[in-house]
Formats: sequence, C-alpha cells, structure tokens
Amino acid sequence: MTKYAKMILEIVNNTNEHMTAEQIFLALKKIETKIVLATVYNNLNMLCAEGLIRKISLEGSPDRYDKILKHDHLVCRKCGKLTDICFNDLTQILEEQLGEGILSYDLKVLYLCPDCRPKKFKQ
Amino acid sequence: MTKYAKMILEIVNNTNEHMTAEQIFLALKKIETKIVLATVYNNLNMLCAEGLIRKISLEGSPDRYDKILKHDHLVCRKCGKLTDICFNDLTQILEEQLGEGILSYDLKVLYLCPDCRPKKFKQ
DNA sequence: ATTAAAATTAGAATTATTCTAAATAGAGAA
DNA sequence: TTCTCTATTTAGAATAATTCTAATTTTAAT
Repeated sequence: MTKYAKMILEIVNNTNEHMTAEQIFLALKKIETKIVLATVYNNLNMLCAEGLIRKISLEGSPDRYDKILKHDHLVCRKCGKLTDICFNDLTQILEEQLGEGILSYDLKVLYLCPDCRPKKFKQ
Repeated sequence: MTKYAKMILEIVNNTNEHMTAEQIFLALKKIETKIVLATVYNNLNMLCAEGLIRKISLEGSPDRYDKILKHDHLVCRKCGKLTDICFNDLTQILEEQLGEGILSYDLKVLYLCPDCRPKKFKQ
C-alpha cells in the first residue's frame, strides 16, 4: 500500500466523524502540502474496492467515508446529522431470508434528532 | 396538484421499473412534447417532499424514483440491477429500538444477482 | 378583465467526481 | 549505481446530474 493510501486509511480509521473526500484532503494537506484532491479520490476508491473502508452516499451532499466496523446510520432529516447505530439482529435476519449471495447491506434510518425534534411541552 | 405533477406521479405508480428523472422525462415527452427536464425534477422533488413517491440514491448512477409501498431494495453489486424485497419485521425492530422520532428508513442489500453469481457447477 | 400567485421554460451554473495525459517516484534487474 | 518498467501522483479539463435564475406562461381569484 502506498504512503498516501496508508495515511488516508489512518485518517478514516481514527476519527468518529464521517468525513468527505474534501475534508480528508484538507486534513492531509496540512502535513503533505503537495497532495491533490484527485489522489485522495483515487485512494478512497481503491480502499473501498479493497473493502478497507466504506462509502456512505447521502442525498444532496457529498459522499462520506467511514471505517468498516459493522454499523448502521441514523440520518436526521432536518439537519442532516449522521449518527452511528448498531442493529445486531439485522445481519442474521437478512441472511435467513436471502441466503447465499448477500455481500453487505446499507441501512439508513431517517429520523429527527433530539435537537430537531419538536418538544411537546416547553420547559 | 398540477397536470404535470399528476402525470409524473402516475408514471411512477404504474411501473415496476425504478426510473431515473431522465427516463420519466422521455416517457412524458412522447405525449407532452413541450415538457422540459427541469419541470420533471421540480415535480419529482415536490412529490418526494409530499411523501407521495420516494427517491433511491445509488452509487455512481442517477437517482431513481419509486412508489411508496413499503419495501426495500436488493442491489446487485456487479450489474447494478435493482430488485424489490420486503422485510416486514424490520419496521417493528427499528421502532422498538429507536422509539419516537423515526420517520422512515432506507435499506439496500448489496448482493450478487442470480445472473452474476458464479455457478459452482456448470450444467 | 385584472391582478396575483404558481408553474413552467430555457439555459446557465454548480458541484462532486472521474478522466486524460504528463510528470514523478519506487522497485527490481543488470 | 544506473537503467527500465510500472504504479502513483499531479494538474487541470471533462462529465454528468441536479439546481438555480430570470423570464414567460398558466391558473385561479377578484
């Protein structure tokens, strides 16, 4: 694996943010001042293809990159904030019903996050 | 609801395809020769916002529009073909675990469709 | 018929991402 | 080391889906 690929993998694995290619690029640029956005895209695509990281596609905003730990995502429909959740049961259910051939899945639950959810009573 | 919005809703509701904005536009254009792509996008966005249809975002291909019947999607990782599936249990599981605030969810299961799945034995 | 509001049109603009071709770097062989 | 081959990176143009802007048309209400 190349120097840049390693650095990018490390950035993705060491944050709890869900970073865009551009954010990763800017973080890298602080150390590797000569790096270029296309290189970041190249490496992110390679890392996804190798199954070392995952890409999260979102409506109307650029793709995010995330570590591979099996988990799902809550997306606030109002502010767009992304939060991790984990449904342990789901893998099993999917495998029971689909059997052979299933590779992975992508679950996004749209909700209103506590900040955006209207309170019934003002305090 | 306007004439075009109605026609677009009808197209989406009367097909089992998962059509792109462009495909819908081309279908409409056969009857309404003066219609323009931006109108189709406008109406599709409006119909989504109203919750009358749903949008499916896919990696590296344009968004698709689909009827609202609650169902999930199988995406073949090789050929990209989209198939409907239905996990009745899932809504319940999600609600149990998340309680209030959940609006909807979007589940894509990546798999290899029968055509793309390697056969263990040739016949 | 007049006005106001909403929808549609035309086409430019935006934005994320990919592509192309040239430059550079790295690895292995001589 | 020096040469050669291959992979990576760079720079910037190209692409493609979608949105935006402003002008025009349609619709509905007065």
